[in-house]
Amino acid sequence: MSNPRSLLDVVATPCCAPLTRSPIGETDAERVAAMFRALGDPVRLRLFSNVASAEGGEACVCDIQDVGVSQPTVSHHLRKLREAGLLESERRGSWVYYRLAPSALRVMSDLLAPVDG
Amino acid sequence: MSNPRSLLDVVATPCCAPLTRSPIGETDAERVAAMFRALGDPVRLRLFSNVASAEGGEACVCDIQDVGVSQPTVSHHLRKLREAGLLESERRGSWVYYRLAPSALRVMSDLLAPVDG
DNA sequence: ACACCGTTTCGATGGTTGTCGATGTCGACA
DNA sequence: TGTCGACATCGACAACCATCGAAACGGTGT
Repeated sequence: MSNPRSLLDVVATPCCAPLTRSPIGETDAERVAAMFRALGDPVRLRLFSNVASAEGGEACVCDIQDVGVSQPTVSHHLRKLREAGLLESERRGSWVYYRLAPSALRVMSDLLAPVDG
Repeated sequence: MSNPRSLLDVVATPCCAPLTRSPIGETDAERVAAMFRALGDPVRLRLFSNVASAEGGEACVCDIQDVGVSQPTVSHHLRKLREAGLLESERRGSWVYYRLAPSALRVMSDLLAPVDG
């Protein structure tokens, strides 16, 4: 625990009260929308879920790229997920491993928290 | 009140295990991605938040349409949010009132539930 | 019936995005 | 050093989408 606050964390933690609490501001909306938009494509959603459900919390591209599109397209989508702050990647040897950005899930889940709790 | 399980509810409730649990299937991914995509536009996100945070759980279009785009565009985005199963609308007198679809928030929040709980 | 107010639909347009094949980069291994 | 395999980037194309103005629609009140 307590990695000293990575860049990805900063990117993924921008926000704000739950959407149900108070109207989201114009600038926050831009940033949060980008995160949701990243999950708004079926291929990206499957890639994200493949990584999120992988044993050990990470997977190399070769293990998750079987989603019905070409290899460059997979790479393109993984980049989008990285840029949205949802995934991190690291090269080890010949392979590139992807894992969830630490706070990504919590941030989005909190934004969508139902009204009462 | 208490509409007896609307079509919107059916659309919004289908799914599936958290994304972190097991890889989401191809058809589920299509449907879930559509929900996230609906929130993936800044204007829509603000409209959604405006409705979600409104007192009494609902608001008429005239109360939430101040998001910097023309009125037909507002209507266009509200339709997208309706079609995604996130909002419901009802006409009363001259005005149309929007409110959250009952299970929309819980469904999405559950999908994004962090790994341990 | 009529005029008014607010919502929805329509058609056009410019920008964004998903997809691919070809090519480039980086590490491993011989 | 040269080759191979794993990913990333590039350039191009087609499909999609947000946006607008204009026009049609649907209730309300006079």
